Amino acid sequence: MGIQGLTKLLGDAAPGCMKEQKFENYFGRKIAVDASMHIYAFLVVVGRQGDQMLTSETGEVTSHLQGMFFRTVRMLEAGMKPVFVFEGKAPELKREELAKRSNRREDANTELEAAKEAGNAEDVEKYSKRTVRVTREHNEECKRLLRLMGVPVLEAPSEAEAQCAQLCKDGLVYGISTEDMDSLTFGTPKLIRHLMAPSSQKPLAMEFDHELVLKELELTEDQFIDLCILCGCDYTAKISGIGAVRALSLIKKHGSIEGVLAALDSKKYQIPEPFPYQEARRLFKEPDVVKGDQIPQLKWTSPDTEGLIDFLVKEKTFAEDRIRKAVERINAAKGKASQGRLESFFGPAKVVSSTMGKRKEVPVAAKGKKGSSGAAPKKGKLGGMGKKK
DNA sequence: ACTCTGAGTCGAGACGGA
DNA sequence: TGACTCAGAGT
DNA sequence: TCCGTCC
Repeated sequence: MGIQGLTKLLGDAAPGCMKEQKFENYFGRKIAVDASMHIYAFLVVVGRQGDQMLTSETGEVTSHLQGMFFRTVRMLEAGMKPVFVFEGKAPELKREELAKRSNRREDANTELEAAKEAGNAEDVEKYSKRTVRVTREHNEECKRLLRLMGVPVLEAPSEAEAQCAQLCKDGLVYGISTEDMDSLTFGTPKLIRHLMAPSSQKPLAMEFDHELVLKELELTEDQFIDLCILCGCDYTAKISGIGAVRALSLIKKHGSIEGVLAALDSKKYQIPEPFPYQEARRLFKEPDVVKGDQIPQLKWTSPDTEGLIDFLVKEKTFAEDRIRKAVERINAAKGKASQGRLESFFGPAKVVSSTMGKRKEVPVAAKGKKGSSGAAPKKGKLGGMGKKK
């Protein structure tokens, strides 16, 4: 669920923390990705006709592999270095939320049966999407696929978004690509939305900068976490009648959830019972993650062509020439990527180095005030090099 | 006037040939 | 499952 | 760019 209303709040109250970015600007950059979210989306949408999905000869679903394979190829081709982070065990506080989702799936299942019975194709489509669940097998198959592609895979002890944020804090990735705003609550220095939207479509990638979020909202990090909890997060119920706007002004006025609760008119606003906001705060502030030198080294290697053929073609009945062509694209991109890094090394100082340690990667272009947008700044261009081969 | 809610809707991938 | 809209009610 | 297909 993320943080309710946070995107809109930031757009209104902290527009300077968001910056549009072109797809090409991620050339050469390391990007952390929550794998489970992607797998889920692929299962919902890839190759779906009614309640049918893509399957191998033996009837096993392959939608997640189709989606994951070609998306990863796209990322590599764009010169990105993705690291996929897999979800671990959910924290206790999230169990209730997860149970709700599970119940909703149950309901969708019965609706689905009814729709099939009635022969209502539209409803079959609708409800079958809601029954989608990412299984251990989906996850394992995607890990196997990614390893064959030469892309690093990381197992999070708990929340994937928290682990992604930690990678970014440790300087191991430039940013994290997600649609889930609670990564910001976990403190990722940089969050990238709509990274995968094709350039033909309108929405450019949008970067959120954590430091600027705090600066523009004039909050400390602790206060920002409290704000997110009040807005509504996965870990606690929210106070009915308090949305993002009121939450912000309350936190500003009273400094913390404790202060807000002490000052709230309990006749107007009902505090949920229980309201484990302290535990939620702890989960955001000190989530269960692997950090620092405990993190295994992230390595991007050449794809294992024959391994991919064995897996995707022999086991999962993918078309061999499609796979081979895609692998070639990856290899071509690898060549360009190393050349690109070299050029950026000698090139104009504008170009960002993605090595760890340094922060403050992007020169925050002109403090854009109100809405604006008016085309991305587009500074030093990279990737314009020609020839090669 | 502003804010929040709840019900409704929609669309969510990527490729490649026409 | 979110994001966006629109109604309506509360502050 | 649209639209059928990927498995």
